[in-house]
Amino acid sequence: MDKARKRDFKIELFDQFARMGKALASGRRLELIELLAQKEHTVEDLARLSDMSVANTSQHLKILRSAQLVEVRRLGLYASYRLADERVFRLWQALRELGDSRIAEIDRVVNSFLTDRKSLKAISTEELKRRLKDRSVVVLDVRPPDEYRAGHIPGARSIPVAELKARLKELPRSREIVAYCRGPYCVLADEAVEWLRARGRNALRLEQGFPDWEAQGFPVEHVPQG
Amino acid sequence: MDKARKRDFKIELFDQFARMGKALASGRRLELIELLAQKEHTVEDLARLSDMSVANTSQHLKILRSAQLVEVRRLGLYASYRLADERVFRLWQALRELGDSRIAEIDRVVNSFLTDRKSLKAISTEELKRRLKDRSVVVLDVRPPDEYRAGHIPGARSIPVAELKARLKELPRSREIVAYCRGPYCVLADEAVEWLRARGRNALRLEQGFPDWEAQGFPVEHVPQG
DNA sequence: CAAATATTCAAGTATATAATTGAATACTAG
DNA sequence: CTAGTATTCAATTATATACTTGAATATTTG
Repeated sequence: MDKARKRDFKIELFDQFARMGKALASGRRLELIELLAQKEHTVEDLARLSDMSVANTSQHLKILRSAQLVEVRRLGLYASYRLADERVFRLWQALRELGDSRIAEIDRVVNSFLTDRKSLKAISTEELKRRLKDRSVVVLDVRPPDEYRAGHIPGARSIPVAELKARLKELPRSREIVAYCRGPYCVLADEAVEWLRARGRNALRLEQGFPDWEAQGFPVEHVPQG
Repeated sequence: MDKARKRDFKIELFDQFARMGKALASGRRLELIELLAQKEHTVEDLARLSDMSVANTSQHLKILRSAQLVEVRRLGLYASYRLADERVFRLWQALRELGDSRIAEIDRVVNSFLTDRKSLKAISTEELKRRLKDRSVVVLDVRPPDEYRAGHIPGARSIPVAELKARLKELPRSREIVAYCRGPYCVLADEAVEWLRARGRNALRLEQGFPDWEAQGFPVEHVPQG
């Protein structure tokens, strides 16, 4: 193979991989991946959850689809999107963890918005798995109920933050509460923990989210559809 | 935290991660990452190896640096770039492997340029590691000598493709030859294997490249500088 | 079949990016 | 200090992308 042909090959090949890179090159699309890591969603749902217009959401999904990162299937009137492969979440996880440890700006953004985060204790998925065995903790899933139904940590109770006030009595005073959410930057668990601690409960945060638990191969519980 | 503030947080946060995604959104930059996974290189070297102008190479490196994927240090007259973290290679590896298994276009490009690839036997890094023990194979590193010196599979011999003809006698007729290169799409190993097979040698290709071997935690040998 | 609704497409505007060229900067060696 | 060299910057052009708006398409339900 001559030099010019080698260069053409290289360019065509790396440009193909760059198509996937381009799909990761928008904050809006990364957010969609994070949402789809919880469960499959319709375009409408994704638009609502990501605060984007439906048309814009649809276009981002088209780009993710053309990069083969998500798949679509028709469910009646709706188009339902999901991650094409569990490795797509792992790719996002690798990006997230690299950024988390290396990009100072990320730390700055997190601390400027979640000012009390440093004072909230957090435990890892491994630690939680150990403590599930001796039943010393109550696990609290604060995501929307549909995401809980699609998969959650075994034994976790589903109480979205908005309902926490009304359903506080469901949580035993005697046990420590571990709240979790979509991922390490999901605000919902922070809010729940702060609120519970303000009421004298012993609450802490799971460092990562449900998809990280699942990707680690830890057991997952589902609510049968109905 | 009110809704508008939550949205601002989300947008700022995901946009930060997208900066890394943007760094992966160019075939030229992915190629630079692949080259830097072999060893650190100067801007000049990278420009030559990637067939780009020095100015253009420098600009791509600037983007990679601002995404914290590479680091630069001054070595006398030269600026020497290297991957900022071993996880950067793992990120590229995750992208590469996902694309390899999911994007049909990649298969098409590889097959249209490397028409005989399918007929060339290839073995995995694990398989090679096993076979190194019983000394049944000769390992051939066909990358440029500086990349070999910076790190190679233990016991491998360094013979760049261009020198293969002159140095054929260095390779024992009695043993199987496994040639490797920068990565699964590096053409050099294919060329060496084809050339050797045409001369009756029992040669095959290592499926992945040296950085994959290294990332797997397998032993690596270095040539002391001098 | 028609109305209703979810989704996608197409056009337009503003912004961002890639690569080229030539000038400016930073460092070394004499 | 000066000449020489590697690298980076700045300005430019061509191309690509994000988001909005309004129209078009596809599917279900009555």
